[in-house]
Amino acid sequence: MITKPDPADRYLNLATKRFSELGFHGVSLALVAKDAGVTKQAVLHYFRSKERLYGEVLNRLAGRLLAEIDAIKAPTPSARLIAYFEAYAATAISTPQDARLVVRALLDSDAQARSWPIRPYLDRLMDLAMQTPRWQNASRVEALAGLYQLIGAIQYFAISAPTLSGMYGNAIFDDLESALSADLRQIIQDFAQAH
Amino acid sequence: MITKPDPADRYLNLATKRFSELGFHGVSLALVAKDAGVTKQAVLHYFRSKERLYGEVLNRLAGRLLAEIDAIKAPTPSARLIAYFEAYAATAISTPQDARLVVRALLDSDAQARSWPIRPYLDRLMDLAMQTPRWQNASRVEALAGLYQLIGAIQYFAISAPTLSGMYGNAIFDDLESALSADLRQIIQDFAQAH
DNA sequence: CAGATACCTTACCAATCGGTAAGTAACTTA
DNA sequence: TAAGTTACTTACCGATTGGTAAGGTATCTG
Repeated sequence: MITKPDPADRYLNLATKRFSELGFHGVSLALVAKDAGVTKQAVLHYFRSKERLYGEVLNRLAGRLLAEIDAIKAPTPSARLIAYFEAYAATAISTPQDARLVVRALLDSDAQARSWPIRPYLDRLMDLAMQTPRWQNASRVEALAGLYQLIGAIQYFAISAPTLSGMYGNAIFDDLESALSADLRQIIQDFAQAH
Repeated sequence: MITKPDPADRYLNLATKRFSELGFHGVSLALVAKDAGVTKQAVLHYFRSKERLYGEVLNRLAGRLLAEIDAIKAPTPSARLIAYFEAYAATAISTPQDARLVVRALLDSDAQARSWPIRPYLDRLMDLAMQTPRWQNASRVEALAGLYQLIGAIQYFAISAPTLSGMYGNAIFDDLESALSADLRQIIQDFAQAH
């Protein structure tokens, strides 16, 4: 049985794709509506303004980020961190939609005072890190600093992929991607395990 | 003697600030003009379109990035890389305008097919890296992968600063910044020196 | 002093922006 | 079958968008 597709959900997914590509200011309600094959009033019917639509996109993003952590099953916190980050790096690089959305939200954060939905995600990862032998005697701030290097390196490469492949060509880009992926695996190991 | 301030230059600086804050789509010609205390036609007089204005902003950015590398004087390529990246990390975190501009340009790169002006910068850094004992027997792609982790970690933290200080408060943010700066110094050392 | 150049303004334009109001067609439920 | 409810559409709005055209004024140059 095919579950009836919720129109609001469909618009939200299309809006997520567009906001990721073009940013808040680059997307118009008419564009999202055109993607959906409806008028913009159909979209406004569910989300009363563009701001609310974007807010809901970010809320869903926050939910996905948390869910991706919780989906990882591994015996120890270290193993969970390693498994999570390896999965995260792979998906961020191959399908950078969410990574782009996160970075765009970071860039636009001080423009409008939006309630920032990435905090639970960072806090969850910090909790996990604090349970590992490597970090349990360190401060949360030190763990966050370590986390941030890792996330930063992954996200930055993820959002750079189109530029890099355009600049250097697909062949070189593929080599770069595998070289960087190998490096990232090493950094992830270093982060999650005692040294 | 005070050199006569070039109006075009002044508009360009104001536009750079705004594009960094709000992105291409978030900035209107009227806003830049308002910042300068003129009408938008004054701005259009020098840059015939918003696209060209933004293009010139990116060109200047590319020039600054290169100039900052060349401004570093140190006896060896390793020392130059270390000195450059330490200076770069400090300025990117304290005054993230250019970092934000780079990241915004990366995000928007596939939307419009713009000639990408960061390539000379990356190539220059790669040339420098290849002259160090650490990388001289490695491939350029491997060096680029290493570079990209470093740049990514720095830039990502730089653009996150407002969000992080807003989320965790200034006191914790200051601790985070010093912890991360210390980590970055270590990563920079590891990148530029044999291990 | 005549003319050119630099620098900017007013006036205007079609297109698009986010958003309101009102109505319609189809389906669901009492 | 009457009354909602769902999921839209058409019509419209004032404001803003990037951009064109034409002109004005001050300064510099021959």
